This record gives sequence, C-alpha cells and structure tokens, in this order.
Amino acid sequence: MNYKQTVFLPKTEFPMKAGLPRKEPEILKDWDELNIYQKLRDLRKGSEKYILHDGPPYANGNLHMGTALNKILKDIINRFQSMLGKDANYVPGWDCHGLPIEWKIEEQYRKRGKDKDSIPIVEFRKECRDFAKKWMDIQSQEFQRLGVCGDFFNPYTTMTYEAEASIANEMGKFLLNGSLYRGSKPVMWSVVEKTALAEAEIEYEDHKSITIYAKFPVKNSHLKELNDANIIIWTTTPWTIPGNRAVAYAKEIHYSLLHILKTEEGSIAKANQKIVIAKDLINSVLPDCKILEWNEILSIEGEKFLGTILSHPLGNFGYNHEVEMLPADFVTVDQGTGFVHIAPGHGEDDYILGKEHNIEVPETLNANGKLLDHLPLFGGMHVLRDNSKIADIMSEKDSLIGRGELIHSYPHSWRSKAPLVFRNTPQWFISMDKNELRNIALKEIEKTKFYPPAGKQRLFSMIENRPDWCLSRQRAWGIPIPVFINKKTGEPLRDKIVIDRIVDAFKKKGSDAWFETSSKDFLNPEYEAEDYNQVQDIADVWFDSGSTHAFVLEERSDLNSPANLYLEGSDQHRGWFHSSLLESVGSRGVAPFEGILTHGFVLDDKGRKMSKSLGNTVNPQDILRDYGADILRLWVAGSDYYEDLRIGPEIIKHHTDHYRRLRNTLRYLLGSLNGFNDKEKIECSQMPQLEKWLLHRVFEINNSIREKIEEYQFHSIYTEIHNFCTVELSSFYFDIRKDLLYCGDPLGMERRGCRTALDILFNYLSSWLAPILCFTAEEAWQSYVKNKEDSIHLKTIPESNRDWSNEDLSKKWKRIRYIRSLVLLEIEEARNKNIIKSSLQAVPKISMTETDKNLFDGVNAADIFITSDVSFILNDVDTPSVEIHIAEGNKCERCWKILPEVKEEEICNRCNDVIKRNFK
RNA sequence: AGGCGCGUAGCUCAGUUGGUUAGAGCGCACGACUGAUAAUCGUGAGGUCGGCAGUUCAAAUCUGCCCGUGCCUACCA
Repeated sequence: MNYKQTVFLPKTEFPMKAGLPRKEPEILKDWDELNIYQKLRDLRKGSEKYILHDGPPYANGNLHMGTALNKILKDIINRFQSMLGKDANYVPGWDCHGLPIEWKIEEQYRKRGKDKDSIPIVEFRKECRDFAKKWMDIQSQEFQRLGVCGDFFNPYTTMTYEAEASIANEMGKFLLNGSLYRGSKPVMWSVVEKTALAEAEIEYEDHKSITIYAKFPVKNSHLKELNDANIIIWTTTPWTIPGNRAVAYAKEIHYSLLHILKTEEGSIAKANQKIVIAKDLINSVLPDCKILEWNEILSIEGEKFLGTILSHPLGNFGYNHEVEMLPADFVTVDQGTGFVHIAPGHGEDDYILGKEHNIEVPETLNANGKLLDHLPLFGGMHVLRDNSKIADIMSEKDSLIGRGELIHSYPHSWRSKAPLVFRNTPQWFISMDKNELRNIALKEIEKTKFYPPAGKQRLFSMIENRPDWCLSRQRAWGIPIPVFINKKTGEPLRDKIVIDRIVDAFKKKGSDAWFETSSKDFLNPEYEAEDYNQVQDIADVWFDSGSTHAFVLEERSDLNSPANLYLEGSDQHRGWFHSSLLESVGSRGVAPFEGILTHGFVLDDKGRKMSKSLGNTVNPQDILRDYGADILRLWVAGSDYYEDLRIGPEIIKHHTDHYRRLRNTLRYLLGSLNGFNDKEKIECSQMPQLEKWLLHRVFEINNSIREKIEEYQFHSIYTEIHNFCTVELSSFYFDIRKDLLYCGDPLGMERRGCRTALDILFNYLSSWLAPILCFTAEEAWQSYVKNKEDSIHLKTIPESNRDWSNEDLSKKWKRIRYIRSLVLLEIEEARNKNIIKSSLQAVPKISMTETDKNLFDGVNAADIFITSDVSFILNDVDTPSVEIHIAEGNKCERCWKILPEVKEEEICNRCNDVIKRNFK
C-alpha cells in the first residue's frame, strides 16, 4: 500500500516563489478597490492620533534611493503605529517653489532662444507650476509603488492657493512683530541667475583665479620708517579692489619692512621700493614676486600698525579715499602676505569688520556682475571675466608687485555651476534675536526627543551660531514677500488690515495676485498707493516648507500640531528641521514637533557616496523591477538607518535570502494550517509543553517588538523575527513537529494543540511583518482568510497574552535544547562514520543527572531529538554524554520511524490507529 | 580647515557601567534528507574589534594622535 496519501503534508496556494515585481501591482490594485486608506481612517476614527508629518520632497526628477529610503521608513513607522491601534494618518507633501524648477523652465526658454525677462512673470510662473505638478504626479505614483500608504488623494503642496496665502500670512506675523527687517549685507550672489543664493544652493568646485599682490602706500604712520613704504596685500579677487576701504592685520603677527634690492627680469616688482609683509611669509611671497635680493630694514610687531593710514593702490587715479589699517582675528599667515584687504561690500568678515569701525559699505557691482560705470578705470568690467584685465591695468599704474594664478575651491551655484561673488545688496531678514527667536528655539530643542540623540547637539549648535535668516530671493517662482515700503521713511508698512487683504487675495487667486492686483486694492482706503513701493522679492523656499506645520498640521481637521515626529535625512538639520523650528517658534513660540528622527545617507556597498562619475548608483526602479518593493523595504528595515546605509548587489542578495526565509516560514505555516478551523482549536492549558513553550516565546517577542516600535528600532525587530523564524521555528519547532503534523491523529489533542498554536503564531507573525513586508504579509493573509475585504493592514498586533508567559518553562526548555544540541552533535558524528544516514535510524542513549532527566517528564524525548527512540541512564556528571545506537526493527512505511513493533513493509501501531480512525 | 557622526567576520547587525577563549543570523565549505524540494536539517571554517600610542591588574569598550569615510559649515584675503 502507498501510505503517502495518508500523510497530511502541508498544502497551500501561497507559492514559494514570490514573483514580487508582478504580484505587488496586483495587490496595489486590490487595495485600491478596497479603498484601504479611507477604510483605515474610518476604522481608526477617534483613536489616539499618531502624526508623522511628511517633509516635502522637491517636485522635480524621479525617485532616487534616498527618497525611497525616506518614504519607506516613514511608511514602516506609520504602519507599525497603525497596527498598535493608533490613527496614523499620513499626508504626503511636496515642495513646489524655488530655483531648481525655475531654472529648468529658463533652460527650456534658452533652448528656444527666448529670454526669460521678456516673458510676463505670471506666464512664467504658470509654467513653473505646471512643471511642479507634473513631477508631483510622477513621484506620487512612485511612492505608492513602494507600498507607501497615505492620503495620496489629497496631499499637501506648497503651491496651492491656500498654502500660498497661509505662508504669506506667516510672513505677515514676522512683519507685524518687528522680526522682519530690511538690511544690507554681502550675500552670495550669482551673476548668472541674478540672485542671492541660500547656503543650501551653493556648492564648491575648483576655480582658477587671478591673484595679485597689491601695494598700499603708507600715508600717515607714527612709525616714521613706514612713511615711504608699501603695505602688501594678496587677493584672489582683483575686482574687489575698487571696493577696498581698509587693510587688516593681526596684532600677534611679526612683520618685516623690506628693501627690495634686485628683481628678476620681467618682474612687476621694482628695486628700491620698500614693502611690508609678514615675516613668516617672506620666503613664499618674495619668490612669487620674482624678487631676488632684499634686506630687512626693520622688524615690526603687528600691534604697531594701529592708527596707520594708507592710500589706495590707485589713489592717484580716482580712488583717493583714505584706507585705514584695522586689527582682525581672522588674519593668519597660512597664505598671502599677512595683510588682508578689506572690501566691506564683498565678504562676510570684511563686512563685519567694517561695520565695527564705521566704515562705509560701497556699492561697486550691479546684478549682472559688472562694476558700476562711475568707477574709474574699471567701470563696466565683469567680475568673473575681466580680472586679468584689471590686473593689467593695476600693473600698468604701478600698483602691484606681483601677480599669478591659483586653482582653489570656490563657491558655485548648484544650478548654473557658475562661480559666485559676494555682493552687498538690500535684503529682507528675520532677526534671530530681536524677539528672542534664537533663545526660545534653543529651549524648544531641549524639549524635543531626538533619534538618534546626537541630532540634538547638531541642531542646537546650528541655531546657536547662525546669523539672521535672509528671507529674500530675487527670483520669480515663489511666494512674494508681502510688504510695502514707505517711500519717504523707507520703513515697511506694518498693518494687519493690509496683510489680511493680501492673504485674502492669495487665497482667491494664488500669490500671482501680488503681480496682478493693483497696489491700491491692498492699500486703500487707509493708505495712498503712491506713497509706497511694493517689494518685488520672493521668499526663500525654506520658509515655504518651514510653514507646513501652519497650513497642513493646523489647517487640516484630520491632523494636529505639534506632530509626533519629523523624519528626514541628517542633512535636514540645516534644512527643514531648522526652518520649521524657526518659523514655528517665531510665530507661535513653540516647536512644531515633539520628536525628530534622522536617517543617514545611502552609500554604495563600499561605503562611498553614489555618483554618476563613479558609476556606483543604485536606482530604486531597478530594484523594483528585478526584486520588488518588499525587498527594498526589507533592506530599509534591516539596516541601521541612524548611520549611513549601504546598498549594492551583495547586500540586496543578502536581503533576498532573508526574505526567502520569512516567506517560507509563512508558507509552511499556511501549509500546515490547511483546513484548520475554529472547531479544532483547544485551550492553551491542554496543549503539549512544546506548544506552551512556543506561546511563551510569542508572548516575549510580542512584548519586545512593541517596545522597539516606540524607539523606532526596526532593524532590531527584523533581526529578532528572522532569528526566531530560523533558529526557533524552522530548525527546532517545525522540524520536531513535522512528525505530529504529517502523521499524527487529526482528532488527537496533541495535533490539535499544535495546530492551534500554529494558528496563533500565524496571526502574530503576519501582524509583525505587515508593516515591513506590506505586500507579502497581505498575500499570505489573503491566502489564510480568502477575503479581500479583510486586509492584514486593517488589523492590529494582538495584545500580549499574559497567560502564555512561563519563565520556568522557558528555563527548562533552554536546557532541553542544550541537551538536544549534544545529541545532534553525536548523530552528526555517526553520520560522518557512515553508521547512519537519517536521524530516525538513531537511538541516542543519554547519560545525565536525575535533574536533567526529570526535564523530560511529560515530554516525548524521541520527538524532540527526531529519533525513533531514546534511552536514559543516570549519572552525576553535569554535562550529559550521548551514545548513538542503531534503531532496531523495521521502518514504518508511513512515518518512517524504525521500531521493533513494525513488521516488514508494514506500519507502526500509532499510524495504524490514525489510519483506522481517519481513512476507514 | 572646522562642527557632528561612523569604522566589530564576505554581508546585515549584537556587544549592558572596561572583566573568562568577541557573539547572532545569513553567505561560504562539507554532509544528510528527498514528505516545506529552486525548500529543509546538521557540522565546520571565517575576526591583531580601522591603525599607533597611552591610562589600567584588565580595553572592542576610556584618552590622545593618525588613517579611511559620511553629513553639515567655511573654504577667506
């Protein structure tokens, strides 16, 4: 007789091979038809809210690995919170304004030979809007393909009319409370884009600069030796010379007055001149200037320069102002001459130093990067292109002693890649100190919980040290700064009535209203339009996204402020966390978040950053196509995202291997539970000890997972689940229970107990995995419930059942498993000696203490060791010893155990009974 | 250049306040099973804990320096 048909082998439609790239879209469609997002909202209505506020990605370009990581991480968190029963409503958002989009549109114009400035601004803005919309839609699809669950039907964006109005209203608050002020400051200026740039818009590239050594003749000094000498400065930006107003020295530096005796042929420097430079730099400056021989006339301490007045190098050619010598800390002898030329309109240090000494800040440059026409010798010259010409002219007028070239890293625009200059321009600022913005923000940081904790210090020191927030941009695509300036006083108009009118107009027509509506409509009847200038600056986009708490969290009835969590990459300490904190503190006095979680950056498998030139970029699209979103999600959950995350072929393979283990565990459970129903269930107290042990583990792991969710320790959850599936389920529990499941009596309490435990296990395991493997968990769940209305994602993680907790049992089974490992070792030994092949051919004879032996009371030891029988001998040795004997008897044709009772080609007594009860 | 991080087996990660021979899983090698089968089980080999120096009876763990690497800032005259 063929007994195979009487064996209850696992049976399930849940396939071993996942085929995720094909299967996942089908599951997405099912969710869509179910309208699962709305269903979940209805189900969780009234429950405690959990709000992870989405930091808006920028709406241009396809999904890359960093965004995929970010979105998946958010989704895992939201799903876990939801499975704890909370109402975790995720509203995705997009950042839509700003330079990068504007630049794309300008680029299109240039290709078509059109000039941006000839296009009406409202038309231009419309194109930017369409561009943002297009990419928003694409990204939305990409995010959903990752399995991200959220309100994609009604996301937020920074460019809806409501958002634009709300952001303008926020600026109004800063205007009204006096924090917003008009200042003048050298800012990083792109002469190509004709705008000031934010720190975030700057990148550093190598750049070749013309360098000059310029002479500042001493005009008046109490050191009489200096009176016919020249102070020498070195600069990489000859175009700043017209803007020079001072020369800085350091008090501690030792300087030398030198007499030039002989110079190389063709050198600019001439013999018989007296120059002053830092002593330490003699050996670098003089050869650089081709000076061959010199002698030192005098050694001068830096502090002696106090009060010295110089002439401008071109004092005889229209630059006849006096140049003061000023002490400054930032002067070093690392480079140059030990003197720094100060152009207060063209450098941060210069500006501050000038301000301290009441030095005027001259304007020498227009928006296009040309020196102003009225400037002698240089009017109309370009700051990037004409430095060589400027050096020529200075050389001609005998105001140099040397020139050269230097390749150094230099700030460039992140879009146009053009070098930037410092330019003094009127800008709008939010004061960090006027209304205690800095201090209150720092206090709010103290109250915020950071994951990882190091983020606190990072954000803190940034806020502590940052200068006032430069809010204005000379751009078109963004929200106008809604301010009018009184022509006579130069003061901004601070009146809530006017702000309200502007906000109201923005609500109806968007911020285009600023350009389309007459000033009168905003100002009348209280003010006369002729008395005011309308500000044409656009707000920094960081202000847009920094206001999301106002127009999303506060405005939407399904959300709240503050959010439980803001979560972004660690670069956002400088970005969104920063601007959100300042905006909220400045307008409300509190932070918009209770917690901040930062993740690291995605690197390649060797820990290098991804770049096109290295060719080590991994695209999420490729992973989705070849492996599926669940693999990517597993990668996220399995990585320590507090640090940088690596990804590459080997790492992906690693996670697909882990995925297979998890999937096969689900599959084995489903197969073993084939045909299981409520009638078969029994009470936990009726179960065999092994099942009680299993439920104890479920209890423990469930507690552990719940704790780890609160601390966002997902890779720890992942490891715990995976190890459980491998070590405790597959190689221990499942392996042991195969005999009972396949050959045991379906009506017997043992097998019913086992299947009851498996059923519980399946419910827990699917709920633990659902937030991570959202597709696979659903597929397995559907295979179990066979009801598409009943999604795993509508469930919660079951409560931990205290009744299952049994520490004594746990200890006892630890020891049993240890003894089992000794038995397995001996079986392996016997196998290597070709004494046996299958473990069912073995009968271990175990010598151990009585205490150890007692562990097996009420336990079928042969089952535990997966042998046909077992025998025990007592001794007093702590470590049990094992001998392997060969099982005597014949092999049962049904359960394959070798037992004395079995006759040739027959079956054992147990199998005989089972068949009688179930098949006849 | 400065600030904040990181560097433990081929891979992903554990290593509590410094305390035996540094752990887990995967992968790999070898073997078994052929009733979880492109599965499953067993055994085994892999690490000067980035490097050097120091504190200590004792360092993966504390200190300093260096190297590599990431984010941020400044790259200045």
